[in-house]
Amino acid sequence: MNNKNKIFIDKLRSSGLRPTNQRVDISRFLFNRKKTFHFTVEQLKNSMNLKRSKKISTATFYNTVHALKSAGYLKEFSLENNTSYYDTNITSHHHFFDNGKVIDIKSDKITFNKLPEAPKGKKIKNVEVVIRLENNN
Amino acid sequence: MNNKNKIFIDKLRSSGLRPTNQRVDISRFLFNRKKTFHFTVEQLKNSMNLKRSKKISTATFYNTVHALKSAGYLKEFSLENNTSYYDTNITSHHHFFDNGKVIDIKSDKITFNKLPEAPKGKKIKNVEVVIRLENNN
DNA sequence: CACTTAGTTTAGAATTATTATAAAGTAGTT
DNA sequence: AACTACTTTATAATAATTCTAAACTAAGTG
Repeated sequence: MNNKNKIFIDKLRSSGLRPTNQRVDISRFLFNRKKTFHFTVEQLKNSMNLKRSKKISTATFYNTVHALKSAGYLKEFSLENNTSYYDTNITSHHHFFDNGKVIDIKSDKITFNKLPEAPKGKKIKNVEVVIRLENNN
Repeated sequence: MNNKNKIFIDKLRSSGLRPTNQRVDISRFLFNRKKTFHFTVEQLKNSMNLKRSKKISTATFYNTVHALKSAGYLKEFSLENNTSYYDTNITSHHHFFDNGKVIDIKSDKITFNKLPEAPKGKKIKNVEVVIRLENNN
């Protein structure tokens, strides 16, 4: 079972974090899934703590998520509600936004004909497309 | 001068707002310019109130900006710092993000080869591209 | 033009997301 | 087993935004 957790522990260690129980639980919760996971820290905290007798503190959620994000294991993005969202899919990809709901779009589903040059002295770090949806009436 | 303010007053009226002095001043400040203006409510408040003896309250800035945005005279967008930014350029366009700085990209500078279909029951409202920049080293 | 009313402004309180703090606890080395 | 640096936690602090209620004003009415 230590073996089973190795992958989650490794992510923590390479993010500069000691693999404490709380952190390993968070890492497992985030990365032990087949499908991409989109979440806010508040949502993560609620869904994990709901099932636990010993709750993990808010600060630990924030710290852990930040470190994982800085190490590149999570991707941050923002909607128009002043809350940070995180995505376990760190490969370059795009999003549908539908009333606060987020759906991944695989990178190869969007290709460009024309892209602008970066201003002098700068280079392009990444290109992200957001497709906003509305209901068919 | 009432005539001169007509355009700013009309934007307020068609946003469902009575053209009070405060609101007309805000509307003029926002729209009486040649170039696109990007701002947060806090920035708007500071730059306008700096020059005034009679300050406009925070709530009035928020109310006015919201109404103008809902009426479609302002466009809202978010960076990764949990603050709402607004853009007086409401035409479909894209952005460079460079360390918190925002630069407009004209719509025709980006064209697509391929775009995904909207999920069933949905249609595409708009497509926005963000190109993140970093320094050349 | 005075009157009335619904909409507005404002200061300040409340809320939400997030970050900081400092005391008590624990991982990992010696 | 002991030590030390890193963690956890509850709580306070901060920042952006929204709410509230009392004082104020635009604009329609007679």
